[in-house]
Amino acid sequence: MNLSLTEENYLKAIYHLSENGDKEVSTNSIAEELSTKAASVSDMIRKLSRKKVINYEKYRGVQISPSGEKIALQVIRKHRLWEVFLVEKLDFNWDEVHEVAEQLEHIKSPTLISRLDKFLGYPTMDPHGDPIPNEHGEIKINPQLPLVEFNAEDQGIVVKVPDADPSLLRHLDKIGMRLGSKVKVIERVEFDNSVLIKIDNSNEVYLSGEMAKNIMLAVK
Amino acid sequence: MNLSLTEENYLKAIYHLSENGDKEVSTNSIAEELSTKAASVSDMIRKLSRKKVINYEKYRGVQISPSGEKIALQVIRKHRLWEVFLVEKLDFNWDEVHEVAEQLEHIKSPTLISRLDKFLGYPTMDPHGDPIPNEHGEIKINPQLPLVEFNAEDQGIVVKVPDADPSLLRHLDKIGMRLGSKVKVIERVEFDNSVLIKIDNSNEVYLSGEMAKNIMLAVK
DNA sequence: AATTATTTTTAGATATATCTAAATTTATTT
DNA sequence: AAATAAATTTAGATATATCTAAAAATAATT
Repeated sequence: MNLSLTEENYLKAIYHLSENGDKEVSTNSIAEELSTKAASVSDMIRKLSRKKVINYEKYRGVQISPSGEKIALQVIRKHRLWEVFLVEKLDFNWDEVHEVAEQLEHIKSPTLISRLDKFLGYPTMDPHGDPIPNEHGEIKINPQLPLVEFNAEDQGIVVKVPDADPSLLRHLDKIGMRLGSKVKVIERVEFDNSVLIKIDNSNEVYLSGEMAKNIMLAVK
Repeated sequence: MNLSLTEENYLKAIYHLSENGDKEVSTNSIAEELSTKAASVSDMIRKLSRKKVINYEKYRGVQISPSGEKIALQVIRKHRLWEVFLVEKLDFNWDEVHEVAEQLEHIKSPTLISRLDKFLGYPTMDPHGDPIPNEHGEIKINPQLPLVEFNAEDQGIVVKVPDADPSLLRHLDKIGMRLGSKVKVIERVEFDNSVLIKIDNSNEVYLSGEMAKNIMLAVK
């Protein structure tokens, strides 16, 4: 099935909206997600329904179909693999990749993505800690743990930091840790639960147990 | 100036057509280059003319403008950098890259290309031997001669093969000829302009005049 | 120079994706 | 249950990019 860029974006939006919460997705919520108007959504979902990638009854909302979900997952797979590429190979920051990946995810090539996947070492997680679907569209959700529970040699990607505490955020910024940073534990200090970590394969820093308690990381 | 994918492709076509031969480009030649109809070209060149990226007088053909040339060269730069990436990093064969690069060249990002350039080590030539324009759109051209014009004993290095013809590229790959290959003419057959050549000091192969016409070599 | 052929342009259609405004259906209040 | 509010759909327009067929301009030939 060859969908247009726009159709792919609608499917992706519908997939994301049905992911968290109900399976039935409303016209308005799609419109909001895509920054467009409900009338445009009405037109498009009629079209997607004809193509059998969603199930749709007038005034009754939309549900993604198995074939639609498969397509959505492939687009998401491409998006996240490109994000890994941009961060790992081209030194993009975590917060700069989204817009570019939004474009790259629509590149159509039977071989490009499998080779990119191989080139990147078959990553299972994107720079935001989100799981990367495999070529069959299967997702393995990566568990999230606070840094304080890590042992030596464990590594993960920073996915969550309490945003209510400026002094913590300032410190993390100073030591070069941000969302998306790859963190590897070098050493655990039993006495006070502090940890020696390596951030993004470069600088080594000590963090107190109190800080380590507040930093969530996604692990494989 | 933000041009659509289609507008960029028109500019690129006009640039390529004015590159080899006259500066004035005809409506029909553009239509042929883009596998579209003259009527569509007429519409589009009026639009490009309004945007000042080409100079155009009704019934008098088209000339690319300085700002248009700048845009075309940036698209070409992106195309060729992506080709280098596909071949060098993702192990694509040089006959597989064109179609994908045609898509990748339209990705819009202020930083993506400069970082890709750096990642690739600032290459000056794509996998077909075509020069890669620098960020200012400057090109350094290599002196080139088609194989068909070689005489016995002449030798050179393969620097360019048309990247739009997979069947030719596949054949050359099969006989072990690639960019950088050293080619020496053993014998010229006057009858049909075919040549017996020695590739990289090892295998001897006959090539038709038609093929020899399309293979450019650098000579000392 | 007049005729014919070729090239180019215009006129009018089609398909995609979008919008506003109006109509319709469903949901919520009173 | 009727009235009101909210959500959704339809009708009709607009913009892009394309096409065929016809008209107009230019080029080539007699």
